[in-house]
Amino acid sequence: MSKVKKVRGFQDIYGENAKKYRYISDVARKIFENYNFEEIILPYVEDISLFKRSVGEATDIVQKEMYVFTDRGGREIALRPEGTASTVRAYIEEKMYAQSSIKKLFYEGAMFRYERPQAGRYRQFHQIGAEIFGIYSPLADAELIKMVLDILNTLEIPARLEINTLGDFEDRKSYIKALKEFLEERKQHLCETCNIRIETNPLRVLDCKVETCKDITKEAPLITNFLSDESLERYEKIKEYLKALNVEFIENPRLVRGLDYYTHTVFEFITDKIGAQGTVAAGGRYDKLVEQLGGPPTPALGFAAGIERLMLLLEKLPEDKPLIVVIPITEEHNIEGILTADSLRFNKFRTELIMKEGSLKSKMKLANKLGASYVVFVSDKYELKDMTTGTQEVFENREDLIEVLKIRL
RNA sequence: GAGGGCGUAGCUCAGCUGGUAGAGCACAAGGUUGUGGCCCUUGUGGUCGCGGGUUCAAGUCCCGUCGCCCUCCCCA
Repeated sequence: MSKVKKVRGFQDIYGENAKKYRYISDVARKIFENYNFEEIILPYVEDISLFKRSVGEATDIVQKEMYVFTDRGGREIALRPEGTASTVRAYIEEKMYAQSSIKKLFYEGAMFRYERPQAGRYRQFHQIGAEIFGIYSPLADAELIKMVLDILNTLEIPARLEINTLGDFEDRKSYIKALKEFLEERKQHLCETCNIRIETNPLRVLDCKVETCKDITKEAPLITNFLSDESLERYEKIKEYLKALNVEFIENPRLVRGLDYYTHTVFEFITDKIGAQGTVAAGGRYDKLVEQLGGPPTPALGFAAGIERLMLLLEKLPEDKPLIVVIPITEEHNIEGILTADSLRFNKFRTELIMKEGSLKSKMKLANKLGASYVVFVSDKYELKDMTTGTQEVFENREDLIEVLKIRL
């Protein structure tokens, strides 16, 4: 019988990796709470039209990366490829705009994209993300970016911040028009995909990695020249706030992001340490999306970070709580052993009771293997052995043993 | 969607020009009577990814197939 294996692009996260995952998640949560965000737990499936209307019909995500299926009721369902669309949908559907003028939400969980897996890329991957609804002020942009930076800093993961602005919808429209014209004229020198992009997603050409395309787009018109005074001012303010917060950033006028819904600010935190998948967290503003999906006009912005990519970069993990291993010397001391383990746990010590058969030596080997800080030998007395020094002390009753451990640990 | 690498013990791998498998680590037991980490001894463990072909004989050659990893595209 052949072994059952996990599906391509999916992974079991266990052991050290599970610790990293949990740690990243915990750090992010604490920081979200500091910034007064509330959690939203979203469904993993949505009506497929949600992503077509938000992420964009022409994007790679929608065109070739979505897990789509028809359920038994004949509905067209998609496993969510990202979190913003669902959050916006929930914001509208649950009428959160009626609760207060602003709403700050965070989420965590699996996303699904059908791509060729490689380092830092999986078909099921996990993101933490946050969205702010109802604030147009550039303060929100600066605060969101600072929040992401707080997370990265706490995790001690260095990444450079790149920012850009795409202007509002009008700015963007006229810029795209000019850009299209520029690209049309140089069509024959652009790569194949960029030729398609001219129609589907002209901004993306700016981000192309092909050398000849890069050379051409060096000359391309810049968004900056198409920004309204207001958009420009917004952008300047954000930079001012970031500077005040001591946040270092690089302006990258080519940074456009792949999703359709962005307006004004876009940003990415990038590292060079994990190859091509260097973007570790990214986000931006999407002031028209809520309206587009049927809600009231609501300015909004958000970001998402890839947990797996953060895991690749995470070097430090907080130390585990010290482990106490309880060894009943012989079978006659099993009851005393389990009671000892029980009261140690009651006192919040991380405790392992050795239950295997065999020589005391083999049990000690196991205790050592498990990483015991202390071993308690249970017989007609209690012997506490410090595993780093090898010293041992004797106690007549459990209470004394526990009192001493409370002081030590 | 395009390209490259790899599949031999639980893990990391060795196995030259074909002669039916090996190391290190890990695991188990032991090195005296109730005590780990180092060292020593012994032991468990392999359909050599799968299927077919060539051959007296294939882990080793040929074909196919599956799987994994990586790069590009794109994205977190």
